[in-house]
Amino acid sequence: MSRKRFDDLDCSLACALNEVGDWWSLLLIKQAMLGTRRFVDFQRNLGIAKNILVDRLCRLVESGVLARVDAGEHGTRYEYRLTEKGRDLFTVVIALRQWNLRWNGNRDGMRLLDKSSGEPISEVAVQNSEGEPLTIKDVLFVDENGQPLEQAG
Amino acid sequence: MSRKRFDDLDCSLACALNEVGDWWSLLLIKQAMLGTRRFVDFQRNLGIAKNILVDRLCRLVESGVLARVDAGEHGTRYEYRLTEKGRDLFTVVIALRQWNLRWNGNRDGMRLLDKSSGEPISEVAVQNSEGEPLTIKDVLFVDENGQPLEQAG
DNA sequence: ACAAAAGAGTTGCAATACGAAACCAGATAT
DNA sequence: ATATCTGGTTTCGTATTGCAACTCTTTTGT
Repeated sequence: MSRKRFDDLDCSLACALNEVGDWWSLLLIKQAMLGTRRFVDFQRNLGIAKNILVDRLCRLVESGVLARVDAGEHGTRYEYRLTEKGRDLFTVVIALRQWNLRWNGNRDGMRLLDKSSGEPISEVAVQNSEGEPLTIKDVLFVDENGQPLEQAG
Repeated sequence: MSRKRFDDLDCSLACALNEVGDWWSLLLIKQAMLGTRRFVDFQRNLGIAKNILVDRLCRLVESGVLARVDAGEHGTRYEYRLTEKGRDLFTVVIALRQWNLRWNGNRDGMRLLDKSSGEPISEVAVQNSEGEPLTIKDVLFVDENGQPLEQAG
């Protein structure tokens, strides 16, 4: 039976996962962020099967994360480029990456630097309006009326 | 053939996705962050099939994101609680959620407030050491020797 | 005390998704 | 003209998913 979809779950996280929550999508996006644009290069860099790659690229184009642009004059070369929506996943990709670095150590040797200062970027964190980091214990989940969310279970 | 695993990909993102990159894991974690602890409650709140739920909970316990603790004195009731590692996924969950809010609008009416000030939390972002937000264009990817990463394609 | 329900899983089955490799058509290179 | 590259599509066998039914132990209701 088909994978369960989350559109109807009325949950922002679920909707996000519907668009980029499968095994390959975020890797494709990260690869695109590193500069990969061509079908064959995605394939070579990630070792993904072609049929799956076609499917994922189409999905991501449909949801507006990637744009398929004609590259080359004869209509058989294309580039898949990140849109603004796709580039905006930067935070998510980096947050996941940093989480893995913290808990599982560094697998790739890659580091990220602030281009203008040359210094490492800082750790992504949830912050209050003053820029102080917040853990889950510091936040309150409320509904649209400002009522604290009581957990059904 | 089995789903392709990313352990060998030498990529932190890939490793992270190996642990929490499937359709259900992050939803389970978010639900746990909202306070759900019991098997039946995960099932009811998410509508996940029991066999899949068993599988996912086991995986997450194995990778140290959840801990299975005996609740009830007779050894047949359990609670699945976030570990420190699991709680540390807060940033990732919120980043994904905010991304979806920005691009697809608000589906649930939920809002997050700083418990101590009552104000909304700010948007998660990649920042430099001064706390200024960085987009992907502001950062440089370098290898362990500090050499800029040239993209193979 | 006894029956009924809940909690935490298992098991079996059908539908689907995935991965590998073969195949294909238009453009390019030799 | 022949071979190769690109961006796919097709086929086929395996893996994963979802659903429903079933278990076994503990709790709850009367």
